[in-house]
Amino acid sequence: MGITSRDIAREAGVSQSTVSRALRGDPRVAPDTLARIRDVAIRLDYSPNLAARSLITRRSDSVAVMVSNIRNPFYPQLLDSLYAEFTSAGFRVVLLHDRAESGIGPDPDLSRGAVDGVVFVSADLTDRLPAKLSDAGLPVVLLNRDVDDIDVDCVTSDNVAGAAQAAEALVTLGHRRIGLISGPGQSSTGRDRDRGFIEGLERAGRKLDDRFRRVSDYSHQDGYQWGMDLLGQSPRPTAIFCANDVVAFGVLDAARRLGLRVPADLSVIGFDDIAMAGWETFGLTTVRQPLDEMAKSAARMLIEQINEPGRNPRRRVFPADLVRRQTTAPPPSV
Amino acid sequence: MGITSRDIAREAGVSQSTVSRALRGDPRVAPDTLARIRDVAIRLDYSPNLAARSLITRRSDSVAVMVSNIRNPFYPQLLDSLYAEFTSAGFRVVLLHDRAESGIGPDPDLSRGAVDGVVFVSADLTDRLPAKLSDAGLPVVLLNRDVDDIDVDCVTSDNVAGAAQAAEALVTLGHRRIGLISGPGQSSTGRDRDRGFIEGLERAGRKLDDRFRRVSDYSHQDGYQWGMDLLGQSPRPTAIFCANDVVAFGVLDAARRLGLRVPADLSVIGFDDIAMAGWETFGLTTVRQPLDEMAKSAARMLIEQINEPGRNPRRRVFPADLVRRQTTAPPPSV
DNA sequence: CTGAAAGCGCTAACAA
DNA sequence: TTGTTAGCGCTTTCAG
Repeated sequence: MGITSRDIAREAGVSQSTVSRALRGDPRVAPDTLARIRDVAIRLDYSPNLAARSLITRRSDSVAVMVSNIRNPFYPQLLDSLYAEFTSAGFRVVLLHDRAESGIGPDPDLSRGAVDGVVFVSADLTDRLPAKLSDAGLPVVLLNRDVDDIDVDCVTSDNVAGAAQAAEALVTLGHRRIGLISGPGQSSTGRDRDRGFIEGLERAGRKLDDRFRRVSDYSHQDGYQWGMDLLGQSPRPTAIFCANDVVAFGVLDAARRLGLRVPADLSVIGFDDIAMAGWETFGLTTVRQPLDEMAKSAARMLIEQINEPGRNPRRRVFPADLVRRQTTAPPPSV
Repeated sequence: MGITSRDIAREAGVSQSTVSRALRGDPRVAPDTLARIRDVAIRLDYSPNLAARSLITRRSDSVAVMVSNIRNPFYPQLLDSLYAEFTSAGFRVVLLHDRAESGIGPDPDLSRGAVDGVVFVSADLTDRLPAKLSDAGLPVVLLNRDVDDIDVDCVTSDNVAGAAQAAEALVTLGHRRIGLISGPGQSSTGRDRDRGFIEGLERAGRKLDDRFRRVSDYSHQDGYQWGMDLLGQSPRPTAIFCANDVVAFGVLDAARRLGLRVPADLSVIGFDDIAMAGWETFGLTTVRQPLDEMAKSAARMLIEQINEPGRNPRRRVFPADLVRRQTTAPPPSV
């Protein structure tokens, strides 16, 4: 199987190394030699064996993107932007789910030159893998998460400020029984959004009632379940802040299930502003993260690390702002 | 950078090839030799260089999954199932968008041993790439698409029968002004669902009115746009069949925008039954494809092709059945 | 500007 | 059961 550079060399009447040079665009190849080699290469449908190349260059020209659950609509959007950026820089993208991490020892997919770098989009703060890989010299970027105690590149938005805006908006509308469905405690976004929301509430002279507080795993199912739970209480909250949009969709579903009107009976705010949040059916008021920019920024950071090993870790924080749509209103007058 | 099998060999006092054998689980390595080697390997955090291995084995242990637009919620679900199946069989998954195909010549990511096989989940019938790759000896599987004139493995559902069920259901409910928003004409699913729907209508003694017919690219935006268009006519259709769920969501959005109640004023049926279709907010009546099974089947087919080159192409068709939810009802009595 | 030669780290005959 | 040897196909000095 397979045409090699040797075949091209023989056919073009040059040495194998000249073929290699020519096809890599080395400037010191004579124009007509180049032309001849290129012709033969095209005619024989040749392209270089990547394993052989990467064995010698110590580059795989591919990067890994680690997500926790691709079915969660939050990730595909990020993944798409990452993909676009990496592809246009000549990198292949390998998909990784972090369930795989459960094993001991380094992930085989990440070790020994399988990829030139990794973007982590998963959320677990307790996860030591990024630090381990980074220490081992592999370029690593954390996207949408932040970890204080390790020195790697991070791209986030201002989760604390964004969540605080949500709190203020709710208080300003007149809500007093306000619910909170947090993200996982091991995630930096979950933690920061919690803090921001509670601080925002307190700044407005309100305190969060513990009976109105639940913790989700960022899934639609958890949003639905805790939404049903919260809204089944009496008195029930008149507003719920959800640590991400998908959970907010779950709460919206619960409200609909219970026959509550949004926003007349219940206000809901999400976080992220994924594309679906803007769909007419949801019209979700949410805190917008500039996801595409964040992804592009993360990709570029990784590429820079790859091309310039030993850079100092950088941290990039984007603004996060409330966008008002149709799921927020003053509380019912009762 | 990097510990090699040589280092392990020296440390363990054996030859390099014994290390290779031991770590690959070759049975003819003495138990204590094996133990010693394994100890050293773990201590030195060794794992084999994949490029070197694949240079010689002619295997990359990775497969590509080609999708057209990962932001479309249809794909992540399939991708997740494919991923699970491939990963548990020891394959890495490389993500590919078919925008990249635009270039001339074989996709560099697919050529020369970069991957051991490809699953195409994109939909374009006019695309010659699968045939070209397959002819070149690369294992290829088509998922959710079918092409008559090329000989590769296909996994689909019975799109014709499924769409016919949708037509019959609508007619049985009493609808007479029925709209159709098709998928792209170059996609096999678009073509088959069209045919099935029209045949189903005819079998029930109805004919599709061309004024109620639009063609989408399977996106939410097209669904919204054509939904607005169709529903802006007078008289307007009382039911719309959409060639996939995402388009149906767009139509639902359009209906809501126009103040129409679903299903009282308008019935909507989708196709696929992606997870979101079952969310309370949508409650979409749709034709269910067993997506997870289809994906697993496709992955297994590809793996079999990889392990057993030169198999005869197979074609696997799953049933597709209507699932009734909240978006269908008899037409308004006016 | 081009060719010869070395060798990346591994697997896989082939011997012993 | 283990070691020796020969490459896989490429990139990269080093000569010329």
